[in-house]
Order: sequence, then C-alpha cells, then structure tokens
Amino acid sequence: MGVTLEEIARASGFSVSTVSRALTNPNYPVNEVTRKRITEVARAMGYKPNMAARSLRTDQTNTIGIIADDILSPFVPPIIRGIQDYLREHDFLSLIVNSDWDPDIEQDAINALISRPVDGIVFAESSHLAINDNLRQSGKPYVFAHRLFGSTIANSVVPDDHYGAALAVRHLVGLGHQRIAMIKGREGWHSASRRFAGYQAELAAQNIDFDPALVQQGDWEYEGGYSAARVLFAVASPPTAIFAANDLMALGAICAAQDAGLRVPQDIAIVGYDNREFTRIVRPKITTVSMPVYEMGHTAAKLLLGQIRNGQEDFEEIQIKGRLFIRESCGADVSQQTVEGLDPATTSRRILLDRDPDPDR
Amino acid sequence: MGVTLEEIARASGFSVSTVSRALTNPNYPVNEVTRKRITEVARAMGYKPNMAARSLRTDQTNTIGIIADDILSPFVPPIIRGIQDYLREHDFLSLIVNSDWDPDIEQDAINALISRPVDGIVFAESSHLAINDNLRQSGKPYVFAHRLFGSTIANSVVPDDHYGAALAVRHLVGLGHQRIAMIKGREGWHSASRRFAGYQAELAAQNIDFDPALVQQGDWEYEGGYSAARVLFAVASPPTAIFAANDLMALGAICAAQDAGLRVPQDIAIVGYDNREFTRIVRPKITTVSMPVYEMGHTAAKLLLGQIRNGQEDFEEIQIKGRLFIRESCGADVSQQTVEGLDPATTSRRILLDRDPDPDR
DNA sequence: GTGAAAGCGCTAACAT
DNA sequence: ATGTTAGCGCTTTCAC
Repeated sequence: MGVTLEEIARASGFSVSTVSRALTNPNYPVNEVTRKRITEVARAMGYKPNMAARSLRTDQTNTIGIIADDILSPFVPPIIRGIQDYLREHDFLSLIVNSDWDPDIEQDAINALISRPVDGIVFAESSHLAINDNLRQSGKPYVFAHRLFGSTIANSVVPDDHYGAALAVRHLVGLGHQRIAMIKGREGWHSASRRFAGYQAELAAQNIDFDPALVQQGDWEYEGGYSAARVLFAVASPPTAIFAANDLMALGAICAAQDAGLRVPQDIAIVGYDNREFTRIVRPKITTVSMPVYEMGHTAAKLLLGQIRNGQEDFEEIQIKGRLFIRESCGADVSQQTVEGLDPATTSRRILLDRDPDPDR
Repeated sequence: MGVTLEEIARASGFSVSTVSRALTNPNYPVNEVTRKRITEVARAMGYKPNMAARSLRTDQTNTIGIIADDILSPFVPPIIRGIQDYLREHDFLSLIVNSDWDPDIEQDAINALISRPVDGIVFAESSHLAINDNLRQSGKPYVFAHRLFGSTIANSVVPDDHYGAALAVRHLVGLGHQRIAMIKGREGWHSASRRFAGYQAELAAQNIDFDPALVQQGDWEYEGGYSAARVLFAVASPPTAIFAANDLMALGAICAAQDAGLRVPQDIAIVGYDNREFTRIVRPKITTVSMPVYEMGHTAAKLLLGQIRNGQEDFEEIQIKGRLFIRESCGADVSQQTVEGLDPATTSRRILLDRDPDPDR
C-alpha cells in the first residue's frame, strides 16, 4: 500500500537512484528522455514519496512546529494563518500544539516536537518559555511571534505598540480634537505602557499639552472602559475624544457615553486598539488600530525558514507596525480610508483580514 | 546531533533491541534492573526517539492531518481544539492545512498529507471534497467534522440543528411567549431548513398554531435580520418573541427593535443561534444556541483514531446537540441557567468555551 | 548519464 | 531475558 521508488524502477527499467534523481532533483543531469519516462511512470502508478524515509535520510522534515498558548485566543488563528501562508510557498507543513499557559505542557510540547518531526519551532503568543534546555541542545531554531512575556529576547517578532498608539492619536488630532483622553491598559503590562508612551509622544509631536486629568487607568475589560469613561465625562474640562488602549475598553466607553446621553461620534469620538472582530459588528463600528497578527506570523515564518536554511543566527527583536482601520466611532469620512503603515507586500491578505466576518452556515 | 539507540546501547552495555524494548515497549518482559538502568542512561544522555525512523519502520506516524477551509473562520479554531484535546490524550499530533474553499488547494493538501506524514485526516468545515481518488486509494481513514456541503455522507459529524432550534423555541415558550416569529437562514442552506423544521416541530409540540405571517426570510447577515424584524413589527398581530436562525441576524433584529423604540427583552424577546463570540459582548448579551463545535471536533477525533486502530469501518452521520446559553436578550433569569443538552463528559471544557473572551495583551 | 551499494535509526522476527 | 539480524524507502557517495 504505497508505491515505492523500487517499483517504479522495475516498471520503468531504470535503477532506483536514477528514478530518485529524476523525480526529486531537478538540477541533476538526467537524460531528458529518461526523466520524462520516469515521471510518466511515477504519475501513472500514483507515486507519493514516503516522507518518513526521506526525513530519516536527509534529517529534515519540511515541517515546523507551532506552539500556541491556546488556539482559541483571538489573536492566535491569524498568527497561524500568517505562518502557514508563508510555509505553503515553501512546501512546509505545520504541526500545531497548545500549551494552555502551562509550563509543563509547554515542555511536553517542546519534547514531542523535538523528537524530530520538525525542523524548527515558532512560539505563537507564548506567555513564557519553559526551561529550554532540551530545546537549546536540540539545535533546532525557534522564533517567537507575538511573545507575551515581558522581557525583550532575541528571535522575536512583536507589535509596535508605540507606533500604533501614535497612529490613533494622530487620527484624532487630524479630526480636529485637542482634548484627547486615554484609558490605559492594565498596569504592569508591557503593551499597556508602550501604548501610553505612544499616546504621550504623539501629543508632544502635535504640540498638545499633556493633561494628567485626561488619563484614566483601565483593566483591558469592558467594565474598566465603562467606568473610566464615566470619570472622564465628569472632568472639569472634558475630552472631546478618547483613545482606549484596547477595543473592549473602547466598547465600554461607547456604552458609557450612550448611557450618559452622548452620541458617538458626534458628541465624543472614541478609538480602540486591536481590531478585534466585534469592532466591525457593534454599532457604531469602532475605529481601531490593528494588531499586525497576520504579519507577525508571516514574518516569524520567514525568519524561521531562513534559520533552518542557513543555520542559527539570532536576530534582534523585530517590531511590526499595525495600521488604522477607520470606521464609525470617530466621525471620520470612511471613504477616505488611510492606509498608513501599510506594507504593500502583504496588502491583499490584509484586505482579506479586514473583510466582513464569514457568514455562518 | 541526536542521541541514538545504538549510543545508549554502547553506554549501557546492552544491545540495541533490548534498549528499544526497555524504552518503548512497557509490556515486553525486560528485567527490571535492566530496564531501570537503560531508562536512566537514556535520560542522562537526553535521548529523544527519531520519529522518522520509527515511522518508516512501523508505517504509522502518530500524526493526523486536519484540512480546514480556513483557520480564520469563526468555527474552525474550536473544532480544531476539540480534535487536539482528544489527540493529546493519545499522544497524537496534528498537521493543519487550509484549503481556502479551493478544490485544487484541497487536492494539494490531501496529496501532501497522504505522502505519509499522517495516519488519517479530518476535514474541518470542509465545503466540498476534492475528487478523492488519491485519498481513497491511500487507504487512510478520514472523517468530516461539521461538513458544509449538503449531501449526507458517511463518516461525518454534524450539528443537530433541528434539536437546537427546538431548544430555542422551547425556551421562549417557557417564558410565556405564544407568538414566536422566525427569521430564516439563507435559502438553500441545509442548516437553514433544519432550523426552520425544528422551529415548526417545537411549535407543534407545544400546541401553538404555526402562523406563516410570522416567518421572514433572512440571509444570515445583520442586514437581513434588521429588515426582516422591521417587517415583523408591522404585522397585524405582531410577535412577542423572535427566533433568528443565527446570531448576526439576531443582532440585526435587536438593533431594528431598538430603532423602533422597542426595548429588548422587555418589549420583545430575541434569541439567536451559533453562540458566536460577540453574543457575549454586545448589549443586551444575546441568548443563543451553541454550535457544538468543540464537541464535533472531539468526536471526530475519537472516531478517526478508532478507525486508525481498527481499520476502516464507515459509520453513519453522527449528529451532535448544542445547548442553550441563556443571556439577556430574552428576559430569562440568567441565574437559573439551564443546561439542556449538556454532555457531562465535556462539561469542564464547555465551560471554558463559554468563558469571557480573553483580554488582549 | 546511469547503476550499485551503503546507511539514516528504528522495530520485530528469529535465535539463543 | 537478551542478542543478532534484516529491512522499512529513500538519498547519496562512489564507480563506471
């Protein structure tokens, strides 16, 4: 059950080695007639190479492993998709495992993957790295896509949150806003402080004085956004726009505004961050900055395959820029959609990612 | 780079075969002392079995392939998770490939997977099956999880839409509603007609006369739900509750109600279908029937591994029941959450699936 | 340009 | 209970 090179050799009248060369090594000098004949026979017999045998011989599997904390996390599927689209162009396959934020499971996953079915590993949204002795000594290259644990580390691809926050603020300023509030992310989170820094930097760049009264601590959740917004509405000289550090808090702020009798965006503009699916579904649709998840995955895959080809050569942390998706919550004219931060290379896919969610079946 | 059995044999003073048996065959009679010694040496040397070699020898890879139309479709990740959780208990890994609704790509994927790195295949949300000659003759077992193409086919695990629709209607009746409208799914879809049939059946079971005036054609989309609801509000004797065939249309109906000055759920109850993520995020949170995606994946994996173990033995289509998630859009007391249709076996995971979405980082 | 032969690491008869 | 041996299907020297 499974045609082998030997059978093809017998059927075609050539030796196994010639058959192998004809079929898998386009550069090897094989008589054109021979090659054609062999290819023909192979096709007719339905030959499918036995990858196990090939891997055993060549010590490479054309497969990489992806270890994700949880494939159910909102950002993980697009990261994986980004990885896979790159892999497909290079005839690689991906083995995917969840670690469930558990170092032990992650260690298991690493061990399972090291046992050779893979040539390298990408950690997608990993919140930590299990003691990687095994990994290191395996000599297999690995890369982080959207590394979640705080410290900067080589071989990782992360979002440029500073840039993204500035993008959001700049949009608001462009719309005429001067009193722009911010609802921050949960304290202690790397992305929370980066987004806040980006907010401050852009205010400065626009010559707008920073007003501490316009900054509220949030918690990444709907509730935090809601209550932070209520506080902001009560400030002596209230903001005309709010930048929420994520979409969930932006939604909370929108609902708070509505409950307070304010119209969004007419009375107050609100911009979110992350480009979560629901920002296209709620009313008003939320203007937001995307997490460049697809691109991070794509880039991580590119770097990993590079390492697999050329051997380990650590690279510095790479930051990927998101872009602004103009929708309804800021009052901007949607038709003149800006594409700041858009990398033409992945445009088509990006548009795909911004498409309306699939109807369900 | 990679410790082999032979090295362990040398280091421990035993033969390769004894080492192999000690390490991988717990049932084989090996002297306890010997086994302990070998295990010890192997651990110390950091032995990791070479899967390629093992696969070549045993002709099984302990890996299955998953072909999904698109890992970005809302239902695909939970299906995959269901599969993977089952696989993990049995030390299987999964190779995942997208087919992008393209028969050619699907065929490529099948071919790639047939080339032996997998022992079987599950098609997750596949909208069609590429001419599966290759697949058939490979002799590898395969299973469909949430098959999307219409015709009933062996070896598939599908949702019980008829049951789910009845569940929704029964809930509404239990809340005292008698005039229950339905917004149907797009014409021609299998799930659309099944859900409509379930609606009718449950009305009959509850001795409520079916009123054609209360049925509106929808399109699976927000817009269709919105306009269908507007029509329903204008009926001579309007409904007090609406069952929308999916969550998107339910949301459209909710917004239509709000725009018409009706409060949800006080003036009109609305129930959706699918348990999409946004039903937990919008206001009011939408009561809905879940697509048993996780369970379908889990079941599909179980069936596939069974086939791998015992050889091909086709089974009939298997229907999995979803359950009702009571939230805010029907006015029911959320605290007395019903768990109809709940299979205790997967309860914990189900609860996990119903948890609030992950905060982003 | 083609063929013979060795060997990747492992498992499973078959001996003992 | 342990050792010897063959061989899974492929790639790759090394010959010719």
